[in-house]
Amino acid sequence: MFIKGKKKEENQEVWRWWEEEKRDDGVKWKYLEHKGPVFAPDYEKLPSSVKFYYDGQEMKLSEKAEEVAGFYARMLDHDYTSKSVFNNNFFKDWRKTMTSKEKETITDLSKCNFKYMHAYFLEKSEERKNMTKEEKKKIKEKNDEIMEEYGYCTIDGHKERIGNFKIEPPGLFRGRGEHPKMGMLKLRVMPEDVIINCSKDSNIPKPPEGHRWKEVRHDQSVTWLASWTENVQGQNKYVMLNPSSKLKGEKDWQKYEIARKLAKSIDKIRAEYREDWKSKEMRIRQRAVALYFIDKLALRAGNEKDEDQADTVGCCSLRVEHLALHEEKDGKQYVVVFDFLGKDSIRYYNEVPVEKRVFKNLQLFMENKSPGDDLFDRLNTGILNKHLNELMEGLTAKVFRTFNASFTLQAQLNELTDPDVSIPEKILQYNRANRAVAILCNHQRSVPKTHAKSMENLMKKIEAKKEQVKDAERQYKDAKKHARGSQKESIVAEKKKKALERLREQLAKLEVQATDKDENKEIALGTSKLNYLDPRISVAWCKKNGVPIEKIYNKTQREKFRWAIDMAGPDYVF
DNA sequence: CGACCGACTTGTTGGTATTGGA
DNA sequence: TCCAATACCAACAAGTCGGTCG
Repeated sequence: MFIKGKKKEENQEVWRWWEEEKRDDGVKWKYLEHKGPVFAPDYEKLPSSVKFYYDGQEMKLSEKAEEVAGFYARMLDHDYTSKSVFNNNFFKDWRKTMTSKEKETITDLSKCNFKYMHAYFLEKSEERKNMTKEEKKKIKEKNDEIMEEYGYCTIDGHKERIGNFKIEPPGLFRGRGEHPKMGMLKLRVMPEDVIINCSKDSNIPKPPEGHRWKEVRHDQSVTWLASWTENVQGQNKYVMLNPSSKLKGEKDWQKYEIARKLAKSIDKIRAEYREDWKSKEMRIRQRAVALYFIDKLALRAGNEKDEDQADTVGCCSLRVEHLALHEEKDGKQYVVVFDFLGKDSIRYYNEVPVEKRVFKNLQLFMENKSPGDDLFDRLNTGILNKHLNELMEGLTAKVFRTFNASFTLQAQLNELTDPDVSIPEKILQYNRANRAVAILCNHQRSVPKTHAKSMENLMKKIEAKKEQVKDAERQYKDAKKHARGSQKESIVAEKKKKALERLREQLAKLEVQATDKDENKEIALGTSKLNYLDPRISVAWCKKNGVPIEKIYNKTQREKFRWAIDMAGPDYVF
């Protein structure tokens, strides 16, 4: 894991850490130095012209109460403010910030008039939009300065980007789905809340003037530079390195190597869990069926969740109410219909024909149970992962998702890529392969609001282009007629021909674009590309097919996958 | 065990920068 | 050159998984 010998000069040599000797002793770094996190800007009081009314009466809020009211006012035209859970949580926490006098007066959220505050914030954001170029440039320069100062750290002799060096500002908690804590106040984080992690012999970051850190520690077994506990869920938040860093890149690489290892033993593992469907022991049958779902459907493991979080499930936490069994459905036998909310409360709906044995097992698991009971009552993620680790070192439930995603991409690329087509068409083929993975992983998105309209615009453009092509064809034909014998006219004809070709290319490109857009309207490709697809597959595909890597990965992604871009040749296979 | 928690990855959202066509 | 659509990226929520403790 560490560089052998002396430091290398950053500017003169690329840091090809994937060629360095590795060590795995639980120590994540030897030397770490940074400037500490950047805190949210202090609260700026509203101008006195921005009024707040309670029950028709103008009221001057204390600074604290005003700040929190502002968080709500900003969200006035958001769906959240129409939810009673959100409103109740907000109101309860808001009242905690009020003076005793305010508390006495303000007892009903519905009597609060935030409209003027809301209008003020809108106005502010409008102002920001209408700033002159110079003003915008100035702000950007300021941000760049902060970035330069606080956005990097030194780790084992190298300067690396930090991912999130800014502490989260205060605001209202926005949970996803039906989160019981939505609307609660996220408190302002102070230096006194923050733990710093760095080398003992480094320049220890200085807390802001007049403050001190909660703690400074020197723990080499973790990768974070700073941490604090967020008050709404009581969870730890961390300042960590950017994905382009060695630390993250190496971990990512490792992840894909484990997935490749699974590829080698997958046949054996599948044979084994199929055998386990017949086991005498209920817990083993449940484990085997759950594993089958994880493997075949790329379900997440499904840890148990607390009451005070949104009710979502994964494989191990599926309940009887989340699936329906059909001996026969739409001409298919033994169909299981899954319908549940997964991570981020995204709906998973799938009708899957399964082996008879699985079907019979499911009937058994569901016997004498209520809809709210666990499907796999003898199983949890701990048990499952322990078993998986016995099958293969490093194997856990999520490795199946990585493996199946990368495997599918490789297979789809092999199947879909036509070496004889243009680059835009090849990119379409790549996107189709990517899309197959996104569907497998259930990476959905809602159809963008502008989709229908922008599709319509595109079709219009295509029609117009078709006309132009026809026109150019006519012109070329004419020019060809006149061209006989005449040198000058031949040149004209040649030009017309070129123009026609260009137009045809443009048309083809538009048509490709239209297909791609429509096929993609309700599927998000980004998540799988970033987290599940071995980048070496894509890199190899680009190299083999003469597609520039920039067409597949943008700048950030290229930085994150630098290791793969360097490592993989055209013949790499997953 | 099982509850809890620390550390890290995976996921969506939404604001901002960039692009490309009128 | 302007404006809307799109691409990008930061922010931060929500998972996974291993370890510890009673």
